[in-house]
Amino acid sequence: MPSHETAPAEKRSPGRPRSEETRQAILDAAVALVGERDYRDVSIDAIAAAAKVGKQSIYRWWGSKADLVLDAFTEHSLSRMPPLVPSSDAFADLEADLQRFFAFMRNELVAKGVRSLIAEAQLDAEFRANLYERVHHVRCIALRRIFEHGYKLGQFRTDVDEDALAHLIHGAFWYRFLSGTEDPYDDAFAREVVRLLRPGMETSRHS
Amino acid sequence: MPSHETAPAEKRSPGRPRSEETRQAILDAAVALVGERDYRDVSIDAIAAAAKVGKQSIYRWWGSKADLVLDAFTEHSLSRMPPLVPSSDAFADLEADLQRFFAFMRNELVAKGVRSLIAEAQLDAEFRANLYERVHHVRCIALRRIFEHGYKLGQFRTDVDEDALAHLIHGAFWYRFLSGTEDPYDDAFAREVVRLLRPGMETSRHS
Amino acid sequence: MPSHETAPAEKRSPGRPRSEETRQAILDAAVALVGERDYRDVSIDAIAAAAKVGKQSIYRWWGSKADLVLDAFTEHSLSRMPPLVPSSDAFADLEADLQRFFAFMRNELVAKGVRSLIAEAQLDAEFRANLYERVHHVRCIALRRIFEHGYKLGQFRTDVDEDALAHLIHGAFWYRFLSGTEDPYDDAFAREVVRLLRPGMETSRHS
Amino acid sequence: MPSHETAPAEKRSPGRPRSEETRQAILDAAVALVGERDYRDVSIDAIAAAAKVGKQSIYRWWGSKADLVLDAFTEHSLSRMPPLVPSSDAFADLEADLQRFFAFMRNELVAKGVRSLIAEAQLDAEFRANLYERVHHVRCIALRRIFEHGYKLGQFRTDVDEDALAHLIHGAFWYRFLSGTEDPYDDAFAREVVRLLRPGMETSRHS
DNA sequence: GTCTAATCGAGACGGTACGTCGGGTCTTTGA
DNA sequence: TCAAAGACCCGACGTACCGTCTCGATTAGAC
Repeated sequence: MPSHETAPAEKRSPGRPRSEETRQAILDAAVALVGERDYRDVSIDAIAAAAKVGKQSIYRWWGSKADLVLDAFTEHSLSRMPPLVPSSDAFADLEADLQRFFAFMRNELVAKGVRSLIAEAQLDAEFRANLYERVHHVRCIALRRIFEHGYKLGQFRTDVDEDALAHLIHGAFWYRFLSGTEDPYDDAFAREVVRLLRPGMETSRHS
Repeated sequence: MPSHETAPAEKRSPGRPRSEETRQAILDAAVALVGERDYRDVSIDAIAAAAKVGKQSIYRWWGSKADLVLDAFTEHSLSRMPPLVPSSDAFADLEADLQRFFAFMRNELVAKGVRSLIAEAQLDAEFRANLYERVHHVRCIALRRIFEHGYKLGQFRTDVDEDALAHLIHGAFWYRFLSGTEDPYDDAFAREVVRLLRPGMETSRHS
Repeated sequence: MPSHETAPAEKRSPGRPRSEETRQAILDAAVALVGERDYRDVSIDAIAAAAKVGKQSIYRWWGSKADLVLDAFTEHSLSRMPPLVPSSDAFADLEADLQRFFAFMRNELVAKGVRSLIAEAQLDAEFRANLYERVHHVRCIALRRIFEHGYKLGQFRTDVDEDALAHLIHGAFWYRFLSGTEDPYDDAFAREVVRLLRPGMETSRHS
Repeated sequence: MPSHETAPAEKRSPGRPRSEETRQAILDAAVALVGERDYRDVSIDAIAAAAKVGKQSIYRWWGSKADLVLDAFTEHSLSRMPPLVPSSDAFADLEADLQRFFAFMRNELVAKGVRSLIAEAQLDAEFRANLYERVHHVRCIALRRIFEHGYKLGQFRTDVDEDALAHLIHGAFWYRFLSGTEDPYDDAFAREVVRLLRPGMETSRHS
């Protein structure tokens, strides 16, 4: 249950309005606690206590700890990645975008939050769909924008399965992030991913 | 506390020996319960009850629910994928291997078990390492065997980053499996993945 | 905290005056809810909802659920017992008064309300005093009036401890009402009580 | 739900047996807490904490706070009143018995416990029946024994309604105890009660 | 006709306790 | 020593009420 939005018609419902202060305190406490201990050891009780808030004020607006943490990390960091400005080389753009994303995920707090969300998503199909919309889909759109740019520049072939390609690219990252391998998701890895995929993506040069 | 007997072979500790029946009953109950409800709703108590076993008989041999479920699914299915017999076309082998793996994971029970394990792994770094060894690493070895075969056949370039390539290939699957996207991990997807990567992998034909 | 009464000097305070409709709706809802479920399960929230009233409108005028229910039952029934008209036989009057009182308390709704108030009184000394004034004291006055009448008629000895006697008479009822015994508080019981006490109360006949 | 009794057949059920230490700690904590604060403010949580016991160990053996407190006070005090030894004057015995009972109930801790139980009984018909059996009925038996003695001595008339008489006698006490009146339940009151009832109870002297 | 003041319905708020569930340990009897 | 049974301590769960608080809206007398 994402936080309610007031109708665009600006109609105020009766009764005491929701406290923005309380909302922020809860989100902040959630991020802080996920940062300082295992996600599983972060209880709703603890979040409420840390935020100096009644438990009901959490349950009133979020359906589960996962929903809350998703909102918390979305506001805290996930929505903070600024869009890429395209250059004259779409392959360079792709590599740069991946490197920025990898760097972003190398932040320990962010990584911990995202891991928790992925875990939750595996245990709850509905939440998995929410998470896709809020996290994975956003990244897909970013890639797609680069693809479009590549088409315009004539660098990218137009007969590839865009979805498969996007999943291949992202999958490289998520595999390293989630599997437990010790291989890093760093700039070199981004470069390698692009290097491996480039021959399959680019328009033939001698035409 | 090993016994003080000198003979390294045939070491029998004193007391009643472990009951194989009990062990199997526990593993079977674990698989059955994970199949019929959410992993989170499978309690140790429930497993013990379903297996008609005391709780202590679980805690004596496994450190956590995750360890138990990992053992349970390893015996039940994960170790059941027979090895690929190589053909004269390494790319075809690669595609076939992926298709077999995808098909394997399309089994609902297996998928549910693996999802649970992945979830657990995100919340516990130690278990993540265990899971890597038992699941991901096994698949990497399979891929690597195909790579070797491709080198021998002269189909595969030898100057690629093998790890990056393997992670790219597997990542494609795991992304679709874990992210919540509705795009399937079917035969066509396996074909598309190979098609996209082939130009970056194969030795140039006119040399 | 009983409901505020405007000063007798007809001083009107400024601002919106108290709504009599609201007051009645609350009292009615209280009686209705106590009738249809256990007193403990009647929450202030529920009363407010049933009366279509804000919770504050209850807390503004009553200090607690007990105070409210006491007011509610006082208006609903407790103040509805008409006074006894004395006859020429004070013992007959006494018996009649008891029978009327017993009959009154045999009403299920009244019984439920009174039980709730007695319960509350045991847990709160202050409320116990209030309840004494509003319920028990009223009955004592009724008895005392009969005693006076008996003195005038020369039927009652004047050297008895009036308080002890009144408590003995009432106690008989309250014991049966409160203790959980299945013996009824009916007309026969009233007759029996008077029969047992009469020898100790009446003036000796041969003097 | 009163504490389970082991079957008379001395068959031991399997599993860890109930801990007598734990049982006592809970009962002691219950009495202590009821003594030191309002019954309503004694939470099950607090009892568990004071007894250094898990909440479940309370809920496993008692169905409600009331059941627990009833057991606690029964063991602590209610069953501690030694039986009266009859003398040659049944009226004196009656007075003495009442005085002992009144004195017993004048103990502040006992009074607080009993008040709580009476309150609970008013709100729960089932508990009311339990309480009758455990508290009121016991007292009735005591009175009845005195009555029997009085019959044998030829002091008591045999044509009175024993139940009505017993309820009248006890009612006198309970009225003063429960109603909130400030009149005490002391030795003088016991004497007065007997004095008032004696003429209605005793056999005529000149027959 | 504003202005002041108290009321009203509505409902969010910080709290406390509830009764249940599950985790992991301990203590029995019996094999 | 292992096993089944089940009681134990612990702590989190999600819910229900408590009594308080803030809203906009209403309703009077005072200015």
